Amino acid sequence: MPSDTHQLSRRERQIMDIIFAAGEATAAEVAAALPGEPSDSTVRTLLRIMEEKGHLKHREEGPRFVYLPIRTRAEESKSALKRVVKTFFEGSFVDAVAALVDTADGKLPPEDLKRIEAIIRKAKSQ
Amino acid sequence: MPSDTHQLSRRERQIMDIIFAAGEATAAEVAAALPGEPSDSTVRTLLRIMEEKGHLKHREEGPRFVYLPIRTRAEESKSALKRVVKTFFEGSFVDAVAALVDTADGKLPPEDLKRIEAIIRKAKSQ
DNA sequence: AAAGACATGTTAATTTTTTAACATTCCATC
DNA sequence: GATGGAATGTTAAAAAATTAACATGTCTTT
Repeated sequence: MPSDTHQLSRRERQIMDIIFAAGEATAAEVAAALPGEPSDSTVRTLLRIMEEKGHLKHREEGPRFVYLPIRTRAEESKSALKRVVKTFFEGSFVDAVAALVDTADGKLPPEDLKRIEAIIRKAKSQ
Repeated sequence: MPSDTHQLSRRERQIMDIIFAAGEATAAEVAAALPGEPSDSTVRTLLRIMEEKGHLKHREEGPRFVYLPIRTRAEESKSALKRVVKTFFEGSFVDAVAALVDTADGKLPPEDLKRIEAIIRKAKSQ
């Protein structure tokens, strides 16, 4: 558990979520997405601190910074899923999948269900 | 998004995770599970505050308090999964399931795979 | 019923997080 | 190249989270 999201402060977590969901984001975009309407200045300070801490990096795009996560979305999603499985499903992947399907609430297109079946078949053959 | 886990402070989140994973827990158990070895006193203070805030409740078991979540595991797991799907998979349940299977890393027993197939079949028939 | 072990309740200090004012720098355009 | 707009950097105050000492209460056992 190297750099678990659970070490982050509340704001930091919110910001990481926004940036992961968007892929990358400017300070203004992050500020717009955060609850409580913090000022731009506030958000930029947070972003700079988070960069220092090694959670984010940025590239310059014209006059502004575009922030992106250090860890990849794939890595992060994996550890997020692991946490959910461990915390809420007693480590049972199956139960987690069932809940996931249930969450979709009958709104999973047949196409998607087929894809899941294919994924399972592939897993079986290993 | 009524009472999302992302409103919690870091310690509060860690504590909620511990209690959800265990179902319920005493102050001593929570203290033992928390990183950084906080004192019992510290943990009990946090638990009391979290109860005031409406995250936890407790029952008395002989001489000690046993804390449990206000929201059910089912509710909480659902919203946790939703967050993961939204944040890391652009809302795609299928991709999340695929990642989940992938996370298990070939260690899903055939039995489990069958159960997942059954879940999918059931979803299809709706 | 006294003593010890083990809880909880109260309170306050410390640390961290969160906030934003203010200064500065960088572009684009006139 | 001067001006205005929009970005970043610096700094410090305010709020919140975190910590734990100390006091108090309650069983259990002698």
